[in-house]
Amino acid sequence: MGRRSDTRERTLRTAANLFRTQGYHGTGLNQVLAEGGLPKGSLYFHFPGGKEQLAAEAVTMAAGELCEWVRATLAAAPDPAAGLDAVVGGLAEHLAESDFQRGCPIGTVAPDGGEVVRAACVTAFATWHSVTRDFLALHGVPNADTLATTVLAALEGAQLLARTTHDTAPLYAVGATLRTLVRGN
Amino acid sequence: MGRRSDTRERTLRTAANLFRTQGYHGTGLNQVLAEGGLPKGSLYFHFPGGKEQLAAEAVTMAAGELCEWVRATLAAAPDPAAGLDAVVGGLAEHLAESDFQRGCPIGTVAPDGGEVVRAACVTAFATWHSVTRDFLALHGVPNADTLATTVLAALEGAQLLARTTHDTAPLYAVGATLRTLVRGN
DNA sequence: ACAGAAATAGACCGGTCTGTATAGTTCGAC
DNA sequence: GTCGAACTATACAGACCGGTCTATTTCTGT
Repeated sequence: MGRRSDTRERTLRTAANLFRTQGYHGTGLNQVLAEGGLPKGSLYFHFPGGKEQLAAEAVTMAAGELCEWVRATLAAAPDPAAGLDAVVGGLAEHLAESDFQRGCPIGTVAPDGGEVVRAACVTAFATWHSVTRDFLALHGVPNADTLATTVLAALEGAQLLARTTHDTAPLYAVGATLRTLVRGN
Repeated sequence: MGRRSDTRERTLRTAANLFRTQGYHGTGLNQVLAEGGLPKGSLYFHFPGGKEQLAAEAVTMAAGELCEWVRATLAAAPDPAAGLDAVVGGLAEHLAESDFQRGCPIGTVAPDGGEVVRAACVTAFATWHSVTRDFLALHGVPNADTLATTVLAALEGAQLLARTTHDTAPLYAVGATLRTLVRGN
């Protein structure tokens, strides 16, 4: 019964990497297969739902890892401001390392793609939101829910700005502002 | 010397509308022509740079109108909080009216597209940023530059979230947070 | 060893993509 | 009226798209 190859997972990883840099419509299936040296014949065996299913699963996987990293990063911080700073720093570093190519695995794919992909993105955003909200609430920050939404939006927008301008400054600007917000003044 | 038809402008308008809902790669040239009942023979006459030039000019045009609306909306507000509220409300309304299809004309196209499009988006974001910064500075809000960047990022991200979840709540959450930020506490 | 499921190979389909080439039409200037 | 520029029509190229198909190989359970 067990799987006998890791093709499915490798396909998912390759697809996730391409989707987050080129978006849904900008990434071709042939490119995914070529990039990962993947067998063409087995794409629709592993993903009978086609491109849509592949993208949705790729988003879910990548978003899961992202949320886990955010959770761990926040948990390791002594206070809310430090936590947000660490997240901002990590995102900025990751963006700069890839020469501003690899955007947010959720936000890059969400606007394109059909209903299946959109549903996956909604779930992913919800997870990220609850992670942030719980962290803020744990530290007694008021309006944790609304604030978490703002944090999410600001980070998503900052990544978009940074990627567009090829500059991490927007990320750090947002980080500075969020820090003051969370100090509860 | 003068133009003898309005084809060029109509092409631009149609393209702008489609790009902001479907993104760069999600919109085909044939679709633009069909949607606007535009003459197929003259596309590369008016836009010898092809799709890239068309998208860049469409972004520039749409962003110009957006910035002008933002400037007017902010200028009509008695204080910073009211100004941001009005902008948020307008964006939310517009998004809901189009059934969450029409996103930000800049942010929707920025991630895809080549260098020409990216350059147009950078300029557009810069204009929007300076409009916001000047407004905040005029009202004596401290850290106007950094804050304007955050406002931009938060609005861009909120539009992405709203479009993804089919719900204007993220926009209003961001609005509520920004309002407290700008009260200068 | 053998049966059968899991997985892969790779050709192939119709359609659409951006972009080009060329011929034709419409219009203003003189 | 004529000429040339502005504009449009149409056909087509070459590549690539997502997706389907059948044949074949690879592995597992018995």
